[in-house]
Amino acid sequence: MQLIKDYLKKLAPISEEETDFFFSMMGKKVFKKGSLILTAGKVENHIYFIESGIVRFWIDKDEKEISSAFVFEGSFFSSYPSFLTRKASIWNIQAITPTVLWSISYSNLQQIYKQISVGEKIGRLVAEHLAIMLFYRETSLLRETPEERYLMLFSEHPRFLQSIPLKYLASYIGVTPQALSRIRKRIS
Amino acid sequence: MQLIKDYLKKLAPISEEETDFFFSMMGKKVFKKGSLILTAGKVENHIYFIESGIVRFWIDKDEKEISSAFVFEGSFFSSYPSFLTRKASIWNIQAITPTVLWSISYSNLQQIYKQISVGEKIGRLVAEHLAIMLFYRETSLLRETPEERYLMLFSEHPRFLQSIPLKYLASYIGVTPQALSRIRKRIS
DNA sequence: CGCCGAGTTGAACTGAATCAAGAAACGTGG
DNA sequence: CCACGTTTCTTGATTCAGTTCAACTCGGCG
Repeated sequence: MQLIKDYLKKLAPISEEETDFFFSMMGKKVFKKGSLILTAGKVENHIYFIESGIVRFWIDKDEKEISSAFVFEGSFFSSYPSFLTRKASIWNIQAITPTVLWSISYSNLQQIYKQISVGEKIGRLVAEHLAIMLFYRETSLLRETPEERYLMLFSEHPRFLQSIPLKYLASYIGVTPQALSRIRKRIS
Repeated sequence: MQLIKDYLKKLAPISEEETDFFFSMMGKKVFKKGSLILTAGKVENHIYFIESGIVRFWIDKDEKEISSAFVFEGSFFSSYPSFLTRKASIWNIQAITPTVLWSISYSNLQQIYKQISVGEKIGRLVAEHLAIMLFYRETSLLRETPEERYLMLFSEHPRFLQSIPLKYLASYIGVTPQALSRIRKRIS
């Protein structure tokens, strides 16, 4: 819980009571390695905060899976478009390590927006932060080659490379596992 | 101004006085075809609403330009990451037709957040909407081929194809102008 | 009328996809 | 704790879409 407290405090000044109310709206969930948190086709009804573990987003393409994001402890995540629009998610979400999450349901989040004065602001800041990350992701996909993206990950998020299997990383940077294996060889 | 009013009302209930205050924080700006709205390296100090015209975002790659977005009348835009973080923009922004904008400065937006009770909510909804669009953009870049992206534009945003030169569209879908020319030929 | 940028077309090249097979790592049950 | 089987990773050969460099056409505008 301390992680969440720190996260919120970084975003906006928030009182003890408000924090308590926030926590009262959350529930703990534990997932085994490999288990599904959300299946594509279902409506996302939660926003999650990762206490520990790693979460993978992916989307189907023909017979294959394309990983679109990995999220680590200390961050919020959700199948955001589904959560916000209340429509079926096109993304699947999975715990790729043993994972502990704190969830907030859609209706509880609306409660938070109503009851806590800085609620809306926190929501805004989280959405803004997400949008910024997605802008950079788009730029990376448009401007860099797969090899450059791999090197970027290598230098900026070495954690990714250690803790995520190559087969998932490959589609994240936009190539097949075979191609990523060759890129790795080329580099070393 | 009616366009903006409609836009705001769609997002959240907003009173006449609040709308008036909102408008008092905005200033009108007119740009000629081809003129720059923001140069990469500068800090974005405004959010803009397009009354009329088309705006292009692009980013440099080596000697070339990569177009990352086109925005039409009736929408807000900004070099968002720069605007929010107060750091230099990596995107350039340009009017590709004669364009009329309504701008809100960073400090005026903070005023709006302070003074209008639904201000934060509107800010949140705009950011959420943007994030959703960027999620789909990422998915398109990861999952579709350039040809599929072109066909999508063709069916979903025919406006793009009519009003935007091929040389800009090409980098938006992720290929060279030559390749896009061949894709077009292949299709017809 | 001539120029210039946008778009088209051609030819050679290249990085990644695909198909296929072998090597290494992993976890699962005995 | 080892042995087996499955999954992941690697490597090879072929194919293909897109890049690059280059030349040519078209249309608008001074």
